[in-house]
Amino acid sequence: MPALPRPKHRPLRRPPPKPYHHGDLRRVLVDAALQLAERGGAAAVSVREAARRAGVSPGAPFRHFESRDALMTAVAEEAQRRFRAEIETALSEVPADQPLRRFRNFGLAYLRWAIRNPAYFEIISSGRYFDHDGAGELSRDNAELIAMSERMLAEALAQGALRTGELKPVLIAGRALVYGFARMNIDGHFRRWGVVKAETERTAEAILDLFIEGIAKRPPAAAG
Amino acid sequence: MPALPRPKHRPLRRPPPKPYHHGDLRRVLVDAALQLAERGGAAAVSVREAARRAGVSPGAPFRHFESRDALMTAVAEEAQRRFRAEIETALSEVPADQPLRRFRNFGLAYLRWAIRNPAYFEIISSGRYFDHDGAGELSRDNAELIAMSERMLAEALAQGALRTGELKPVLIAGRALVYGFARMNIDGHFRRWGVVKAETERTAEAILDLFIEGIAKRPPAAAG
DNA sequence: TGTGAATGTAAGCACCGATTACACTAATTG
DNA sequence: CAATTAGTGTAATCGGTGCTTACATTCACA
Repeated sequence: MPALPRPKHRPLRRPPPKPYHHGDLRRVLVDAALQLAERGGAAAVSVREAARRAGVSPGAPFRHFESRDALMTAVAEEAQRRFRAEIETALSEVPADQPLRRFRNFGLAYLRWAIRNPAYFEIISSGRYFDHDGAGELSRDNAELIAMSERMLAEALAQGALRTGELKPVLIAGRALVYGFARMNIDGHFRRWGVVKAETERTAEAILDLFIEGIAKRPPAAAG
Repeated sequence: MPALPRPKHRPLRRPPPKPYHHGDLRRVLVDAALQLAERGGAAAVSVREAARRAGVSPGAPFRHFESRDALMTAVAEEAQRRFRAEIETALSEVPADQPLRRFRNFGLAYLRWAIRNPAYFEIISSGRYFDHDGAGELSRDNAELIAMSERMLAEALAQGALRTGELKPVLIAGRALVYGFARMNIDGHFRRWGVVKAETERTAEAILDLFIEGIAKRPPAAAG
């Protein structure tokens, strides 16, 4: 049965149930947007629904985000922050003089994060929210991560650990491999033969190792 | 493209400026949807705009497609048809007893087609239009293409041309690599350092060769 | 204490997907 | 050759969306 309409008189000396000012609307909207993305993909995020969940009028979000894209950009920034933190934690576990092992940890952290945070990853990777006004930081941060991976492989090459002289194809192939796997996971290419997350992560590790074995110099034992 | 000024199927004396029946609305709608996708990505496709371009009322398309997704599925089917034709042409150029060369041609045709038909590829790959009612054929066709690539690599393995015993990681890595590159192209990861299509295709070829070299058995000269 | 900036609401715009009732045409059939 | 019927278009309408404008309320600070 429907709840009886409450008396309109404000409760005496009690904090009004709905203060005019929300207090932390921006934060709540970003969180709501993420929740919506987790449920139905980035395309299912709507400003109005986020406002609804925040218990606020449909126009209110536009005080904090000039457009839906701006909201999504904020989500992407939050995602990028967490992503980068995860990557740096993973890299801190390997000494700097082992570039190939660092590269492996980098890739593994990338894949794991993408698998465990598909909504975040979708929003980051779609690339739609990098070209807007406030997204300069996002692009720069992303470029830094790429540059880090480039440095690792350059060092590995300098140490003679790679079997190729040309670095550029290796870099792009590495990015494509890892990005492709993460996106296949998001785009439902694995749903068909129902994969659990743990198994997906093991597969991710396997293809990463395959790639590294492919670009690394073979153990000299075989070379006589 | 040459605009269709008027439908030709009413060869009566004076074709009225707007015959009540369009004649080939379904086809025109699919074409319009593709055009829209080419302009602003798959998300920019709207049934109403397609109807507008077909010179027809907003409700008309729903006589041919029960939903927007159904329209997109039709586009995906058309895309899949063309994609598969291209692949099979490419495969017909290599004899069946050279599985690794066939695999290379497969990958190359895949990448080239994805680069030259980004809108089609986005719609196919998004995976959103595979689970609907009429999409059984689409899924099946796609599964067949995957099975083909699997057979090629299995043959290569049987011939002793691969350096790994485990096929599954190689298969997934190959798919991820190629899919990842194609999607990076679509998602704008290459736009930043402005790449021409021809250059993109050369890069695609390079990473494909890198991958094949990585999984293939090294020439025994080095192992002696 | 007063005043402007910040941040909410209310109302309304255009566009969208989708449905329904109705109009017109083409094809089948008696 | 009519007459019916199935197919395909229009018109009007609904609820949802992004976004804007005008107005209301509250906060922060001079």
